[in-house]
Parts: sequence; structure tokens; C-alpha cells
Amino acid sequence: MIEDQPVFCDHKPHHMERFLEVCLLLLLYDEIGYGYGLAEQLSHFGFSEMDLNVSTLYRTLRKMEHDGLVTSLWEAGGQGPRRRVYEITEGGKSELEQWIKVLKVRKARIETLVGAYDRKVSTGDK
Amino acid sequence: MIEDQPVFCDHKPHHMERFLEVCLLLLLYDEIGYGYGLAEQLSHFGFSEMDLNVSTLYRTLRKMEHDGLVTSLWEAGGQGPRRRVYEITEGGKSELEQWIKVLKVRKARIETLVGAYDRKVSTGDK
DNA sequence: TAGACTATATTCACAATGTATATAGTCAAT
DNA sequence: ATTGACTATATACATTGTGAATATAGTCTA
Repeated sequence: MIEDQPVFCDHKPHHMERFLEVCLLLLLYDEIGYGYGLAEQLSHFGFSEMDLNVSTLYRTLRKMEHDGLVTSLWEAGGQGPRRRVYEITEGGKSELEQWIKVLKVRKARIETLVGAYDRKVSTGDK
Repeated sequence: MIEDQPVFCDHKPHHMERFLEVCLLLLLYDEIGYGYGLAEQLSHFGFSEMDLNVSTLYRTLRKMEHDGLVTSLWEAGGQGPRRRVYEITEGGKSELEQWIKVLKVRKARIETLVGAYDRKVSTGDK
């Protein structure tokens, strides 16, 4: 029933559900953008090369379009491979606003938990 | 391709991946506990009745046992239905410590994003 | 014309969670 | 005694979000 050696914390520390989506909405808030370019800007929000999954990025952008949060069109002219350029909608801005509220709740809950942990380890054990 | 009415923010605001597991490890840090009793204590970490999924709770406890983070036994004696009582292991304490670090990273990333959002909406638009 | 780089997309698989349901013991009231 | 409320644990099925791997193809330089 129990493994010989427990598997400790073998996940991706940066993984937070739908966090990528919120980051993309913010990047698109005041200027249009395309997949590959957005990937580079995501480093500002802690997405390293190792961390960012390109498949997930494109899939998320398409889903966001399906949900009406962004619109897209193929960039006219320009050199290099064609780019699908995304623009945020009013619905997208509204969704972003809601998500920011959610993230503030998440942050508060993390603070509560971490605070409780620090109190326990400082007083009792160790 | 695009829905008539976009579906806005229809998720569970309190949902954070594996957050329940970390809360349970913390609750079990210095005393044993069982499923139903832990469910009540979880309100301290923001889990409302609506929010907490009992199936998920029991399933998570069993998975934690499988991973060697806790051990369990059926409570001897006592009134009412039998309780499966859980106790944290040294591995569980170590895992909790790692998770706390992860949560601090998550919190920092949320702060970065929320800060960037607040700056955008205060200066530019609106 | 080969290799590096830019750019988008799909397929398959898995992990975490939600919904619904099943089971069963205890206790108080009728 | 038996119904209903409450305590307590657990499983089956489905959905969601993500990761890994792979496919396709245009551009640019050597």
C-alpha cells in the first residue's frame, strides 16, 4: 500500500491553474500580440524557457478566442512566417478584472496558510 | 467559432491546485485527525461548506497515505461510526516544508501580476 | 541546400478535481 | 420499531487543465 520511498514535491513550482490565461489577458490589455512574441514577454511574469509550454500557450490563446475573450487575424505583410495576431475584447477586459479579484483571494489564502505554518514550526517543534 | 455570450469567470475562486493537500498536512502537523473532523477545521483556511468537496477530501487523504505522507488506522472504541484516523509521517513533514516554499513563490508571482494590472488600469485606461 | 530560427498547431496521455451516488452506523423523536 | 437527521467513509464517471511529443512550414544565413 505504501511506497518504499515517498515521492516528494515532484511538480512544477510555477504551475498555477489558468495563471497563464490571466498573464496573456494582461499582456494583451493595451496592445495586440501574437503567440511567439507573447512567449518572450511572459518571462516578466516568471515563466522561464523551461517553464513555459509552447503547446499550452497556443492552445490557451485559441481557447480564449473561442470564449470570446480575444479576437484574432492573420497579420498582413511583414517578413518571416505569418503571425496570428490577437486583440483583447471588452469581454476579455471584464474577465481579467474578475480574475484579478480571484488572484487576490488566492494570495490571501496562501498568506493565511504560510502564516499558520511559520507559527507552528517556530513555537512547537524544532 | 465564437459563442454568442462569452462565459465569464464561471470557476471556483478558491480552487488552487493541491492546496487542500497542503492544508491537510498542516492540520495534521502536530495532532492526528480524521476526514470528517478535518473537514470542519478546513474552514480556518477559507474552505466554506459550498467550497469543500467531501469526495475530494477523502480521496486526497487516501492518496497522501499511498504517497507515504501520512499513515492511518481505524480508531479503537469511541461512539458513532468508525473513524479512519490519520497521522503525519516524517516524509509528510518534509513534503509540507517543500510545499510552503512553493506557495511563497506562487504568492510572489501573484503579487507581480496584480501589481502590473493595478499600474495599467490606474495610468492608461479608465 | 543545409541548418538555424521563427511560427502555429494537433495528437495522445495524465493529473487533479467535481458530481453523483453508495454504504452504513448512531441518535432522537414519533 | 421505524423514520429522519447526522456522522463517517468510499467509489464510479466525467471534465478540465496541462505536459510531452510531434507535424508543418516559411525565412534567413552560410
